[in-house]
Amino acid sequence: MRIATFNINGTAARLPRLLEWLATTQPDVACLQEIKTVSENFPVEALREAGYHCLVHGQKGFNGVAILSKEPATETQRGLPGDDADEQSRYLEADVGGVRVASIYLPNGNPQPGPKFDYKLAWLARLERHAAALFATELPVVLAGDYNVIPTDADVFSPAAMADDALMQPESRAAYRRLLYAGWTDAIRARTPTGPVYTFWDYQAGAWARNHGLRIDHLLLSPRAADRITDAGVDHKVRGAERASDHAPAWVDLRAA
DNA sequence: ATGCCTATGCGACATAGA
Repeated sequence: MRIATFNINGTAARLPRLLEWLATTQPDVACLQEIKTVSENFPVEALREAGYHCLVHGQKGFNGVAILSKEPATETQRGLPGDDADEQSRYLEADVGGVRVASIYLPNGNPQPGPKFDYKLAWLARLERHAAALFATELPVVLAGDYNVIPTDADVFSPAAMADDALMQPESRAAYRRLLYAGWTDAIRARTPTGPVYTFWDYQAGAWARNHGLRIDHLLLSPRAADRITDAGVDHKVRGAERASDHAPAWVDLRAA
């Protein structure tokens, strides 16, 4: 069973690339971020023809997450608990194939310091609380998405160039690290413990051509899911296509339960 | 020091991204 996460950076602009990637790699579940459209305008018909069911938590213009799946999925949570005033569409969760899967689009947090960074840290705190509740269920759980956190200096082309960025502030990293300490497994690092495994390359300054990348898209697995990892990786080639997203898909393969 | 690109929207620039 392959579970993937892909920040597509706009549905209207990216649908051809999304369909190509699905046809080529055939993930069983695809968690999408930055769909940048209201749910009503999400191309469920084109995706149905491609073999996928859709759960969509959209928003006009920005943000927005979705879960595509070959088998029908049962929604378990829409929006991250912990702040009823939070209107941003950044969290969607469902049961599919016996696994609890979340599609996460964590706030970027720039510029920092400031209100956007405060929102990011508050969102991370809410995620920690919700993750703890999921962990306690002892279900196989995969928290997949764009975390907008560079976990360590090994996950960025130049720590110095990004030193003041919200993605690698100590507070952002500490929150991510607490998830690992709590027992969640970073699937990419479980398979590739050292060296760069980037998932994002900026559109600017020739970042892709220079391999100036970041690792910010992650799959965090509960013990019951982590026990089943057979492989994990990044579909780098997707980033090199015409009119590509600035993110590449990341994925984990789980053996049958 | 700044912007480099890209996507979206009641578009003709502003905002957001990371």
